[in-house]
Amino acid sequence: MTVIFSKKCEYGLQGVLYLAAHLDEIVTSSEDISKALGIPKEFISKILQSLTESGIVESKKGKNGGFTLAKAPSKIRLIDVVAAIDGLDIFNSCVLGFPECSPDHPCPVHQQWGELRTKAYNMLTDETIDKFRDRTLNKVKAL
Amino acid sequence: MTVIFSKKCEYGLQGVLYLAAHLDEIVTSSEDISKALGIPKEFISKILQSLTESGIVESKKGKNGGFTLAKAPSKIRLIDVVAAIDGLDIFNSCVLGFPECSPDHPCPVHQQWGELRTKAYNMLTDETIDKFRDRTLNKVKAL
DNA sequence: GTTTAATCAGATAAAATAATCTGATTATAA
DNA sequence: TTATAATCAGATTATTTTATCTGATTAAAC
Repeated sequence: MTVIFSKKCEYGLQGVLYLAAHLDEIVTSSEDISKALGIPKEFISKILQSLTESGIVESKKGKNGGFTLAKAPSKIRLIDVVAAIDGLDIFNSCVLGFPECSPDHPCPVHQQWGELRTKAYNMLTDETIDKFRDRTLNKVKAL
Repeated sequence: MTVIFSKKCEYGLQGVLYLAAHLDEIVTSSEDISKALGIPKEFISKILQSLTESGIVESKKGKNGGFTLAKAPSKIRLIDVVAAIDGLDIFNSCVLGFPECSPDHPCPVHQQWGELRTKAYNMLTDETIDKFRDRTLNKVKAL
């Protein structure tokens, strides 16, 4: 049971945060990430591969290969990862599942949910992931 | 793609809101609900059956049978339906999927998400479904 | 060059969720 | 009492999501 993101997206976010907190290494192998975060190796590898296509992550093949960020962490926001994996539909869909939920045809909780949705969006958009470095390191250490 | 609730839960919420808005009829058949909301008949039927066990909905068998609310709509909150179908895990789980996310071991967005989560919970808890009658009727009319 | 250790790519498997089907039961109404 | 129309219950199917496997490719290190 996930909260709002798919497992893929959760793992993707964790992985990218992990990479951002380990930029001192040239690349990080999927095995290392897998062990540190408790995510199946092939799965996190596959997810990071797809983020490579999105231009968020970069991979280096061959021995001592692995993943790293494709751009400065100050250029990456959590919403970029969400957009690349789950897409942004959840920010345009009705929380009760009604079709065509809009100000013209609002669902019973349209107004209240709209405010929450905006705040959630802002939370994922406001800060870039370089700001999360310390908090990520602390969390990963405790896993 | 759902926002935060499962399809089952979305349909359950829609169904219960629909019943609350049609209390004038003795019972409402799953066929009527299915047509009004565009939900497969057997599926909404099955979901309302499970809500019967939870004590939120009541069913009447046989010809002219159907479903109605098991108690006054002023005694039913949206959160009751969510709790019965999806459970309340999403209000205790880490939005990034980290295990044991807590004030002691917070994930990078623990604080910000915590506030949103509380507001979402309150939104589902504050009002009882009798308050949604007009808004539901308006929405259903437009479907 | 050869070996080794990694990603890559695509197929496959497993699990969870969503949806449908079927037969039994129930209760109304003629 | 019989026909009808509905729910009920459980099995089955379909779809989506999550996870794993396998073989090919790549590049470093010896």
